[in-house]
Amino acid sequence: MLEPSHNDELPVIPGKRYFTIGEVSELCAVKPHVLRYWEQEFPQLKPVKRRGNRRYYQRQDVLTIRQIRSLLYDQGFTIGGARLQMSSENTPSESGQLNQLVARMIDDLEHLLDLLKIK
Amino acid sequence: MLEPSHNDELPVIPGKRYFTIGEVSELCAVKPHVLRYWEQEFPQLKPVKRRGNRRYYQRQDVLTIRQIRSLLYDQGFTIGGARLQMSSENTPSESGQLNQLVARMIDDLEHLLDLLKIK
DNA sequence: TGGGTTCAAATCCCGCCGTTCCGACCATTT
DNA sequence: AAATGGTCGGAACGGCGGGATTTGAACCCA
Repeated sequence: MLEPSHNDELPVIPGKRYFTIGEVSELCAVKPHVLRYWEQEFPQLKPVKRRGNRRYYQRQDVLTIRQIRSLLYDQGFTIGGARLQMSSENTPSESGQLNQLVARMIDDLEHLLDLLKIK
Repeated sequence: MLEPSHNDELPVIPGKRYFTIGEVSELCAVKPHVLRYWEQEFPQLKPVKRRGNRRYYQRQDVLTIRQIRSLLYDQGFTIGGARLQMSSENTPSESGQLNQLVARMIDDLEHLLDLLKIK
């Protein structure tokens, strides 16, 4: 019956750069083997691979996974539908108001980031 | 693989009041037994029934079915997800996607704020 | 060096979403 | 009214999408 497994209540993502599959699994409440499976299904999910083909996920990957998770477990998309959503997601317009707001926030944050880096 | 079966190209709905299940089946490109099945899954789908429990669909029902069809076959929802969409359709605000994203951004930012304060 | 983690790939499995079958009923044509 | 064809509900059946499990080896950190 599609039980909204509240994506909101997932832990805060620690402030580090790389995460192992086990860590991501906990951060997103998704089993490692499912993460590997999703990797086949969603082209945008491409963790860096290093020594011995191990996956190293970055913050952005974690966010991507949480979003996929939300589409599948909360909103009730099939994998195909979720893929559609993910790929058509960055089409601009599409509710211009909010998009503009978000865009401006991002600009502001990047400016802040610059300031912080200088220090 | 989610084959966009173009809902657009369905026939125009004739200007009459009632339709049999067979007619609706053609108008929506959905087999009769599937229509009966969907009736169990979507509470808003309730054609009038008369002598011998025969279904008589009205224009509104046909539109509803086309919408369900689109959610399932074009947009890639599961039945549960489609039901969710159908029922939450008229709740204003709640553009779930963006709202969740913003909520998550706020979480992250607050966490960052904590880190900065400590320093 | 030993226990935990990860890997790719094969195989297994459950439940969603229909599909098929059924005898009975109904509607329309001749 | 007989014939033809659509419709009825219910139960049994089925494919396959979406994981889950298993395997055996490689790797990592202590």
